[in-house]
Amino acid sequence: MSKAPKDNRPGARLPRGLRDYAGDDISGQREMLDKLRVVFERYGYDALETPAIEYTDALGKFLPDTDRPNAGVFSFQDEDEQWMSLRYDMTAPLARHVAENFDKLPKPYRRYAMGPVWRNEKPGPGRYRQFMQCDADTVGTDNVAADAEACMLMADAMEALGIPRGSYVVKMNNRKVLDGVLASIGIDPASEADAGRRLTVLRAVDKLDRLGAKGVALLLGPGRKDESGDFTKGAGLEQAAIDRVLAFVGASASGAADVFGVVEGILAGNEGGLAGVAELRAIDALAKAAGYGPDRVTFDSSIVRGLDYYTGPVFEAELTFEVTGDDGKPVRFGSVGGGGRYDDLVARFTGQRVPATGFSIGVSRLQAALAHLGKAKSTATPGPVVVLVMDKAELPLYQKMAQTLRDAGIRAEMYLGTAGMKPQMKYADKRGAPCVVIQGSQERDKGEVQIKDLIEGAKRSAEITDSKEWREGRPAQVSVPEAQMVSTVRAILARHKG
RNA sequence: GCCGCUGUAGCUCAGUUGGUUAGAGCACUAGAUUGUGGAUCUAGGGGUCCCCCGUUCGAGCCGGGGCAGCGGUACCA
Repeated sequence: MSKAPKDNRPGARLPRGLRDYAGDDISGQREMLDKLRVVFERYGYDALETPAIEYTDALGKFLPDTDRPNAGVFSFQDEDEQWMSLRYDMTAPLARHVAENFDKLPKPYRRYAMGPVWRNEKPGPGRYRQFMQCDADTVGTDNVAADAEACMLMADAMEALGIPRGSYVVKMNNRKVLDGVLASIGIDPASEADAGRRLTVLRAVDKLDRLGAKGVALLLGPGRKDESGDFTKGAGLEQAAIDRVLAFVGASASGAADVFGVVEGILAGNEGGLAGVAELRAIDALAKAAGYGPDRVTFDSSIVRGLDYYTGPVFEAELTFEVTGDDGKPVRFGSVGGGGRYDDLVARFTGQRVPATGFSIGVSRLQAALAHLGKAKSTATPGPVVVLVMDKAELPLYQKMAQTLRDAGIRAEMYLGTAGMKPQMKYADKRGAPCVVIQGSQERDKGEVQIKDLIEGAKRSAEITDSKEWREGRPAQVSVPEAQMVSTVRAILARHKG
């Protein structure tokens, strides 16, 4: 909807891909973050907050061979012409923080971070240009126990959010294994010349869940045409090479008893690849020893992750349940978090190799999934008790009533507008007020207040069709002495709780 | 970025082969009801028919070009 602003007034519109948060969105997210925080801290991770803005070169996001920042990040120039960018993830700022404070930090250094990140990409359904991310990383060790712990922590995080065991699974793989497979079909992972093809193959494999084996085979070979008629160029592999890649990718789904053994067979003696399998075996053993069976943490040879910088184990948390969407079609939420080992990020700053591993949870996506699971119980803050202003000359009295309720720990406010009684009732209704306090001169003379239960009243309204009866019958309304205002309101609140 | 679809009231949408003053439902405001949120009835406000150019006596409708939105795809740190 592009409305040209009248005259020269600015259009009151949100930039595309961004959104305002209110009510349920906020309370739901706050609750999720609180639960995640508890799990992270229980594992021993320390909180770290870094600014939203970093120097673009610290994020490592300059376009190759130019002095312009990469597309995909929101960037601007400072007065001194230095490029700055909004962070697009939590990992790059972590690498900067570690490099900058290397001597002070305990090694291994373990921290979690939560906050918004920004990506300058085309927004889609459920995809925004600002979203909440939640990361936990361990920096300064190449011990696979850190990778195992990341997987276990992800599983615990899912359960802490109320996702039952069996409705999610953490899948792991290893870049070293993938590279071993690539080497066996003539793509050298270390070679500059093969880098493009390597990425194309990895990205093709990453799409297995969406496109299926046939689609991936096309992408590995000549290329693929999508529904809209758009053509995607393939990796141009030969049939034998495609079969080999697919054999590996399908290994864990084949149901073989010893999947690791099958993969070792495919790797045909490739040393790096076999080392990768050994790491996966170790992670598997650690997870099992801690009680995390394959229903929670499992090897999946089709997991790739689109990222270039991963150097070892990679993992992905997936929701396995299906839900019926508004349009009646089944909706799969799929990946809600992922991560892996990245051993070269800090070296960009210090030259010193600092191994690290960690993962990231997409909070917004999980929140949508939880809503469908019915777990996002509507915990929106209930509306305030509204004290109606019946007599403008008596504002101090009404203000005092609101304050009395507040002192009793009840969310309350005096109506601050200037309209009459009917609009005040409408206002209270719109605010979701559980009840209103009414005191006109008649009640005041008797030292009483009227308290109207709006929730109960709404129920009664279904049975009342006569307007006069509705207005004059004063349903769900009681008159009590002023001294009983607090206890009466409390009783109404208690009645509607839960 | 590429491909496709769609742009009419705040929202969802009608709108005849091109023909007076562009409609409906919902929402909003007011009244019926001087101190009672709902329901009902009545009335009312609200439009650059996305923009520009063209064809025509005449364009919401036809043609061209833009822009925006949606969907797919690519990218996704």
